[in-house]
Amino acid sequence: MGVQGLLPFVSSASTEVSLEDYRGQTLACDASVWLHRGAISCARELAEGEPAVGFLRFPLRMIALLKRHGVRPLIVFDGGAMPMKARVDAARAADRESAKARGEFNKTVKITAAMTQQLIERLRQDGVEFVVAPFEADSQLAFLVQHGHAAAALTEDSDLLAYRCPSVLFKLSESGHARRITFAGLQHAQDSKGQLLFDGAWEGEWAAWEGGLFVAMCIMAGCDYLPSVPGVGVATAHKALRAGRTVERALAKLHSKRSGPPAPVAAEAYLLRALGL
DNA sequence: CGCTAGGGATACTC
DNA sequence: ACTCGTCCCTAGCG
Repeated sequence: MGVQGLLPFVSSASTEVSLEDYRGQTLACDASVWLHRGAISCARELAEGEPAVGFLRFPLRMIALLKRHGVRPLIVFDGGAMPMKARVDAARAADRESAKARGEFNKTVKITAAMTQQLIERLRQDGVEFVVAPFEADSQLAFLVQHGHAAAALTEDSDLLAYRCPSVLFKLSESGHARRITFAGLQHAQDSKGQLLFDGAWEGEWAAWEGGLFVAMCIMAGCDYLPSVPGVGVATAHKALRAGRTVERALAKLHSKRSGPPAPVAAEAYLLRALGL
């Protein structure tokens, strides 16, 4: 899920925070992760089509955790499926089928609209606010924070950074602590040698990353919408973009060093289009 | 030596 | 008929 390896790559820009820091404020919460983890507790029942409500326990406990710290939860649900992700969705469905055949029910877990409806009913009863995103929750979460409807997004999905969400909370623990990464804070992210990743190599470098290079790095490293370039991860994409300073030159650099199967040129066309270039 | 990608173990109850 | 896993470790690549 998300961009593989992105969070470790920028982990130096993360800080430990407590839910207490958000007392009296709103957090936009990604419901899908909570539902997925909750569904593990009744994976077999769900796989066999038996009635089950155990999957509600985990998300409700997380909401209670937020309330205990005086935080106002705004739960965000996924909406419609993205046509561009049809290929990935089909592959995941096939994986679930084979897992079911092997009896590995934990890997067959899929959150259905009916399950989402059950949680929504509980939220209505409990007076917990929620919204259903038009498509994926990711971009809706980023929107809510960007427009001041929430102080931060609470999720496990690194895509929130690709969507330039101003403030994201990852890895919330039962103790109420989490790792926070702000988009502006990425300016100070550094590698293992203490060198800045997105600033200082040339005049106005951070503005370039902020303006589009960071999103390009995420896409080049592999996303759910496009076939990825084999052998290119976050680090390689970062190096190419920093050396080339533009998406076009970075892609050219990757080409010159590549060997093996031909590069998916269609992916590059989509990339440039997605970036408005 | 850094990096990518894949395999294995693992998730959930309060 | 219905919606996304992730961490750790390492082989094997450049």
